[in-house]
Amino acid sequence: MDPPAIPISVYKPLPFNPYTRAGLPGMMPIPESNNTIKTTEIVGTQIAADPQDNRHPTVIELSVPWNRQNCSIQPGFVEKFYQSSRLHYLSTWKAKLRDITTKLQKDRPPVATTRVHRTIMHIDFDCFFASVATRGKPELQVKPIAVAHGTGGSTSNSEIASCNYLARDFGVKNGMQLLKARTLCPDLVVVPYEFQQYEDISIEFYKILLGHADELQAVSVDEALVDISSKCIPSWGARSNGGQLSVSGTPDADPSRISPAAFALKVRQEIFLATGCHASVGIGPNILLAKLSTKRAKPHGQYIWPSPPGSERTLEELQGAVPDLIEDPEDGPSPPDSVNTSFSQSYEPPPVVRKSVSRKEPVVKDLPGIGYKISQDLLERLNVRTLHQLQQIAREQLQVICGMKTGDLLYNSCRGMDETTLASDRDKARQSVSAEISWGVRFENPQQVDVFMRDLAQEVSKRLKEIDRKGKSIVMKIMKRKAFIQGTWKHLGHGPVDQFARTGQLPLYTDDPDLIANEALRLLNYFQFDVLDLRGLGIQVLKLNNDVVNTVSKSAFALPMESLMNQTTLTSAMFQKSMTVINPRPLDKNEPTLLSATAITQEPPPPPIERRAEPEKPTMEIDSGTFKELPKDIQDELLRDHKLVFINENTPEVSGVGPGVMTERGSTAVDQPSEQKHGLPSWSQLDPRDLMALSTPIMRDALKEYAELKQTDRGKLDRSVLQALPPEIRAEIEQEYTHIMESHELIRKLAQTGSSGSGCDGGAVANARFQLRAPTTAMVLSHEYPPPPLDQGTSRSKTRGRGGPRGRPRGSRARGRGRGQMSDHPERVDDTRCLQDDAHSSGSTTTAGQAQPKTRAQPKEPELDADFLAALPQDIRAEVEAAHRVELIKNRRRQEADLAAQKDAAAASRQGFGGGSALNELQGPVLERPTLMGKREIGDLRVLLTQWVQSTLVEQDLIRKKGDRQGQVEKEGGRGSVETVVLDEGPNPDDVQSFMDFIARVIAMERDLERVRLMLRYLRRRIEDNERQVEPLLLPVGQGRKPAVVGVVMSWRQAFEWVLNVTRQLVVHIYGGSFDLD
DNA sequence: ATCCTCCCCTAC
DNA sequence: TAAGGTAGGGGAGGAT
Ligand SMILES: Nc1ccn([C@H]2C[C@H](O)[C@@H](COP(=O)(O)OP(=O)(O)OP(=O)(O)O)O2)c(=O)n1
Ligand SMILES: [Mg+2]
Repeated sequence: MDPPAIPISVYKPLPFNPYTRAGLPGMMPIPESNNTIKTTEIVGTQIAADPQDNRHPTVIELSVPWNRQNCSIQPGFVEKFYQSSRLHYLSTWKAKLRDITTKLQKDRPPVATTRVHRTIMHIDFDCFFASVATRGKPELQVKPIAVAHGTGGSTSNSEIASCNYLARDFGVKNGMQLLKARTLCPDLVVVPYEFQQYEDISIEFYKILLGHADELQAVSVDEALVDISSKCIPSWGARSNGGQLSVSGTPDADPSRISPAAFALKVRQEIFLATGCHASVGIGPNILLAKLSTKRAKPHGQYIWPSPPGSERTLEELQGAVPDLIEDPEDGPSPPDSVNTSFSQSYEPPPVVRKSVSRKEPVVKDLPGIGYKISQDLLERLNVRTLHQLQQIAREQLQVICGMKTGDLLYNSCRGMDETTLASDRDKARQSVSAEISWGVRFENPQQVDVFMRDLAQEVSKRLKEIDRKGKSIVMKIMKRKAFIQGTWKHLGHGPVDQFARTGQLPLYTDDPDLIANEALRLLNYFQFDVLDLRGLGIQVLKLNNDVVNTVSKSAFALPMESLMNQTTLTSAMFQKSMTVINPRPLDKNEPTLLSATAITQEPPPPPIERRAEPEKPTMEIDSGTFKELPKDIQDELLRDHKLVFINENTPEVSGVGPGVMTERGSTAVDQPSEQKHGLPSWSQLDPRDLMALSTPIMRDALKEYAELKQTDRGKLDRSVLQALPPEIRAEIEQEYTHIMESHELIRKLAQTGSSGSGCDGGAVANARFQLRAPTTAMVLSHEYPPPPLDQGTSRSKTRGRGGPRGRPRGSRARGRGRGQMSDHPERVDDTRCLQDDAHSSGSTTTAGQAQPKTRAQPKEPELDADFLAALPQDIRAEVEAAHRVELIKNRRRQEADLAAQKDAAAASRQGFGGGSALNELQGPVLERPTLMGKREIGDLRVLLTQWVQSTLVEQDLIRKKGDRQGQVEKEGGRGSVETVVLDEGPNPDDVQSFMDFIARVIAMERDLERVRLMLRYLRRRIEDNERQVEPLLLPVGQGRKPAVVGVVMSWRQAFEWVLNVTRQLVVHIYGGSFDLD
């Protein structure tokens, strides 16, 4: 498909930049609008503000040398980026810590399972990066500081990773951009990252925690959840006090149990001594309350949740604010276990912690798992902002608005209830591995994209190898610049984008960078985006193999964590390099110390919140399922005007009562005919390629018709519509739709002229920017039959008594047109084919390049080896040649390849060749399922292979020369003892060829390399079986002098090598990746 | 009902 | 100058 036509209008000067709409009247710059909405923090460079400058914004950006230097077109960009990305480090550390702590705990039976009453500690460094920066620097500790890139000039607008609490008092926040922060806090001191330090300190942190844990869950580099049930005196026993219930209570109780407060203090102290950084601790009866406690403890403190989940006291705690004026009185109500203040004397806080100690009224967003979106939904639709308000809402109502689970989460969380266990993610293996970059992504041409994607694939491959796993499925993630939206955003950032993703299957479990890159490029190419519009690219690998080598459980009895710690397993396993010793600066004696009581103790119960009676609304009972079906605006209207009571009309239809009012089937049945009324096939039956074949205006109309059909409530396109669309069309629709939403008629018209608003640079140039598509595959069917697999003319077929399995595998060639016809070759045996010969060096010339070391795929100009080609069945050979001809092997569209393969296969089977290939009878686009002797079940194939290999063993009477152990054995006629020995005649080359045909089809059509690997491995084992049965000294020298003795034309080992090598080459040509058996 | 696939959302 | 990554929970819609 051609790139979108260039609109006529490009040939006239436009009064505005068609890419950005700069110069159009009445256009407000639209601020950054991606997922993490921080619109208030957008400060940045104006892009393409000059209405005279009609160049594409990317072209403008790349005309600045510094940008060229630092963006994705620069070699080595990927590596450089990852070295500097804090978020990347955060993710990496988290994954590693999870791995390690999971492994460390796997062998160990849980200290106590299914405990009813738990004690959970949440611990988190205060302003971690910032703390590390000020560690041992008292002069910095009294200033507001922030950790960010670009510490040099005052013009820097990088993001703040972490700022200390002094800075926070100015309103500065983590994640805020520097320019904004400086307006809030002009004296902000910006300090650089120290990634290595964060790592080292984290190790110390975890070592200490593991020494105190019944169970530990790594949350992040500076944060962990620790089950300390056995270490602490139970504090929230609902109705039981600890002593009574030893069964449901806490087994394995450490006799030295202490109060949670004392425990927290001890841990904090240890951590400070080891790291020089302060961590805050929250302790509660579940994860939720522990986390909420930490929030209250910060900075530099601890908080023990005072009451059980769901209790009246907890509900009040969750509502309460602490006004600024109320300094915590010493004699305020203490938590159940009051703080052991004697500990605190030896634990000295930094000179200044922060200025204020107030606590704002807790809001919905404070709950873990509730972020911007849900919080916003609740505000808009239920007018709920605070936890207090949330507590008034019925569970069903929350579920209707936020979904079942999220509704439950909200309902339970605002009451302090949470049953989540720490152990739960113990046994969960990683599900996916990905690498994605959406900063600095700017391209001018497809070649640069290619290089970048290969780097990304390399990165993913590296990460897979690190955890010793392989994947079978990949997702290509793309961010594409939203057209026509001008605005300001961070330097070289992605700006406003649409996101796209497409899934593809890898042909086998793999971590091969070439396979991954090729598939990813194919998926990317499918979108046909202008490379100038690319803003982010990512590769995710999933469906990871599960044969993870589980750590063997070492001993029957449990090793305590403490002793595991002594092995420094954590250190070495987590970070390859040896740990640098941390020397926390001892506190100066004369440093001011300030042990604020507020930091450690808590906290008066908040004044009872006044519950205003809501103005009376009419009550309405409504089934929650019904409510959910209503359009959003109707829902909101009901919510606004009525007091809704949700009921569950279970639609039980116990006795198959009459037609339900609104059964599911009913609604489907309504959908279906309504589509047929329009004379349109259903979406699921629609082939995107058919759509693409339509001329553009017709296509557009058809799509609109579909879109309107499936449009649900106002303002929202049905997801299934979009999902069913070919991506490039989808992009177009989404974009156009955006404009409809914006109600800008002019823009709308413009949008209809091209899919990405491109076309200003002139057609020829623009063309080069689109990734090329493979030409429609017209496969050449007229090819000579491939030459013999063995060297020219020396191989032969020979009918043998037991040669080949019953009904030996036979391709078309054996039936008359192939070499199999050549029955009268001289019976000559080539000694070089003996088993003991180095088949690699002297073997047949057909297998050129056999046993080469595994080579990287050559993406650019793969050589087409004539002999290799000759080994392939005709149709596959055609495919390989076609692919090579376009020199786009790495970018081939698999869809088309599949199509072509099927077409060819169909043609092939019609013509009566193809080694038993048969199209699956299933309808729709289905992959070719090749067969061997009519079999394709793996079990059947194994039987077949076994029979085949065993069938070439023959018994032979031989005379062994006495005393000649190593020498040759003469067959018959020699002097010495007569023995019956087993010989292996080796396979019939025709059969080998047939087998190769089959394998090639599995590779090229079924595209299942895992299957290939299984079969080849099985074959190899059978061959090894044979070798074990053959008289060890009897190497098949193949001196077939007598008619009775069969000359060995080709040994099994040679045949196998040959098949393997052809396979490898085929894989390189089709997938561009390597293939190994093991 | 329950699965799968394609998203969006959240957290650090 | 700047480095907006990444894994997993879960909802919506379709297939089974
Ligand atoms: N938007 C963010 C949030 C966090 N981080 C990094 C820097 C933080 O120091 C570290 C830990 O995150 P926290 O949420 O724990 O924040 P802090 O530790 O900085 O502050 P505190 O925990 O005291 O609130 O993660 C980041 O780079 N960008
Ligand atoms: Mg922290």
